[in-house]
Amino acid sequence: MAINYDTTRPIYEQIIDYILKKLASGEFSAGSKLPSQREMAKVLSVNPNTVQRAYREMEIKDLVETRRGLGTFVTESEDKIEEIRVEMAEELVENFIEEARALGFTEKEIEKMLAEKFKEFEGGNTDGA
Amino acid sequence: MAINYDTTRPIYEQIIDYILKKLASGEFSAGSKLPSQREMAKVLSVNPNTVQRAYREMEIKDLVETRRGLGTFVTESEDKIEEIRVEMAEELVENFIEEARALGFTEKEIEKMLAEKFKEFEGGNTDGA
Amino acid sequence: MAINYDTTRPIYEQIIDYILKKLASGEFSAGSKLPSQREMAKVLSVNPNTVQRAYREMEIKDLVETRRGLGTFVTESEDKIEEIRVEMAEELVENFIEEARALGFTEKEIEKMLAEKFKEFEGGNTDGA
Amino acid sequence: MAINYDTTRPIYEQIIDYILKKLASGEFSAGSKLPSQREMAKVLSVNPNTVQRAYREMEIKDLVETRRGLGTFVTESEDKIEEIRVEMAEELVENFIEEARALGFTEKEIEKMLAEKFKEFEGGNTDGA
DNA sequence: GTGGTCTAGACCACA
DNA sequence: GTGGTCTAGACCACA
Repeated sequence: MAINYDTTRPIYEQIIDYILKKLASGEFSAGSKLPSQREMAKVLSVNPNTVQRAYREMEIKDLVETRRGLGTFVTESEDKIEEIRVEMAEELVENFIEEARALGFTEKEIEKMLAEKFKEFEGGNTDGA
Repeated sequence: MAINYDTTRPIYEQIIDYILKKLASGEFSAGSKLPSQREMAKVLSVNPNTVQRAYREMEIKDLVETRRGLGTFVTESEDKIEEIRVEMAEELVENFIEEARALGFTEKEIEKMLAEKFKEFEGGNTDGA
Repeated sequence: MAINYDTTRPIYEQIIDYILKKLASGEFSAGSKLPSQREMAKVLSVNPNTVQRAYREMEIKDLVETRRGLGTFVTESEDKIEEIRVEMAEELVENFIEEARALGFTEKEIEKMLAEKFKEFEGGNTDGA
Repeated sequence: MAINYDTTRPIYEQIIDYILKKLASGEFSAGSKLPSQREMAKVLSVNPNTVQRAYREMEIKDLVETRRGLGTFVTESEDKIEEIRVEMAEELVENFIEEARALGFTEKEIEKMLAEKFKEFEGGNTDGA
């Protein structure tokens, strides 16, 4: 479950992204406890100090709260989490459009490709009517 | 103009991706000459042997043709290039859908976000009517 | 057990020929393990990278299969091996005819020489009835 | 027209083979003048001394005769040349049988392959009746 | 131990 | 100058 680190961005930023994804997807829910810094460091094969830096940055933005002796907890604010989720979605969509355009596709074509891919997935859908 | 290498995939594969993007986008057009192995190596700050490996793999797949003493050239086949472009688009769309779903968005929401983002871009469009 | 390299063809191609002969003759049988790259390099007194190149070219042609950490194995396909054997035989016969003709021999004479040589061998045969 | 030298045999021996082939094939006919040592050295890209050694060895076997100031000449004896031709043919046939057997073919199969190949060649024959 | 990747650098063949 | 081959040797991933 290691991060595929790239060499152009600080690792602690990549760790933040990694955690934000889990917040946005609901894997880490509001108010729940994050893995300890040491545990996270072990899982990601990085130095605990690097994890601490990531946790601290997130605390500054009120995304998590650390309670000495207890651990680090996801914010109780559902709004805050929803905010992150929307931000990440925006970024995702922007990147997608940018890359699709770089490949020379028009808006129409992009929408068409997306619709087709959805249909494909529906065919092989495993989760419901 | 360096590649932002990640550490989980061979550099020569990342170089191939880098070049395929340029093929698909038309930056490297059918029949045109690629930068020489040495030049590409300098630009990307990698060893010429690593570039050669990338070029050779692409040659095996008939994407480029090397002519000793002359250089390495993009295939003349527009079809081959279109094929790459479509493949890359498919992969792009699949990844996008996968990540959007990981963030908990439904098909409807994804399409809506996309449509909104397009509108935004149209407002700031620099090449439109 | 060194290869008698000639200077006009890449060593890795000569290594491939060397191995193909052993495949065709059954010395390396279907599914069996080839000597490791390092061992083969030592035996042939070449660099391991050169052996690897030979092995990789053979893998691309589905003649061998490499399993990381385990070694390189001859294809399981008897058909594939038979195919090689036939190809090599064809080439052998063609070269023989070509050289015999270069010496000014006719088809009749060639066949006669062959028949005589077989008789000779039969006389000194060690495994015959 | 360079020789594809291998590294396991003296170059002068390889030059002798090269010349014997031309004798046997009639390209160098009985009594005719061989290229001068200097010319041969230039053609083969070797040192003239190496050519001289080859010529000398052939002279010892009465295959050629050197006449000071005139050059080196092929023996006048047709018998001698025929003898070489037969020797080379024997060696050729023996090598062929040996290699075919190494590929696992029986006498019957070898003769069959040869016959088939002759038929093939007849089809595409350019000098036939 | 096995194969995989990469660097550094030499020398060659072709133009 | 361009690609092709090869050596030497490092370090990694998998078993």
